[in-house]
Amino acid sequence: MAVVELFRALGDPSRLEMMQRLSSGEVHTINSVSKGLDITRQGARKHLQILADAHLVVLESKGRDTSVRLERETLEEGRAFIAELERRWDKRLEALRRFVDGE
Amino acid sequence: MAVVELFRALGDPSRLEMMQRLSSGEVHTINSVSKGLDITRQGARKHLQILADAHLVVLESKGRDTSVRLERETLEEGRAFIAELERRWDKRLEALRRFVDGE
DNA sequence: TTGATAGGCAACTAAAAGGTTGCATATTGT
DNA sequence: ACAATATGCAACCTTTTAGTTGCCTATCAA
Repeated sequence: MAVVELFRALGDPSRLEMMQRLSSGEVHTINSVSKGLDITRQGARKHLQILADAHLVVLESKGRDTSVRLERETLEEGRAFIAELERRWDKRLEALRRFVDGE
Repeated sequence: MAVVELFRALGDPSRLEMMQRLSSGEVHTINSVSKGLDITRQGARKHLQILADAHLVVLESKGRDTSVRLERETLEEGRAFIAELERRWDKRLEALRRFVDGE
């Protein structure tokens, strides 16, 4: 299930911070998205690869540097998955309520 | 940031399966939510603890067995976090579009 | 009361994750 | 041309995670 990888990718402070940076602010490169994260450039690069493997970001090489772009559709998938869990839960509670209230 | 733990907890196939089971179907116990997961009971129990630590489920001891209940509010937090990322991204794109179109 | 059921706790192992260092390469600005 | 910048790749280390086995306790039902 691809959504597992998506959630796993989001489940790390450095990567979540990167996602927040990417969502707003300027156009980002590997460098700009990695600065000040309290880990080395190579460490940050690994995190970016994990985000890319989960299709949460897209890396695009442009001359000397590589741009990093957030992939909105994948976020959407994650959000939809959670929404579906909530929807089913609500339905389940509703059914229970009807049962308790007497058919 | 608590949302990191939440995503991390969701980022595992066994745990995600458990969440799906919990969202629908009957009332669940540790046993019922753990059966047929291709791991031992103790393995499943560890996963449940991780979900509980992330406040995604609540464990409640009742006599011989322990009920497992999904915690909707935490799901909501995760969904809201993703929604906020998307919102910021959309705003960013909109600003870029206005700039390209000439102020 | 006794067997089956539901569960807890701890020690252990294998694999994955997070992070580092070292070194090499391409591109850009001066 | 040269230094600085932006990046890549690989080896390595340490900690965490996922999962196991073994054993013990409490509760329920016959």
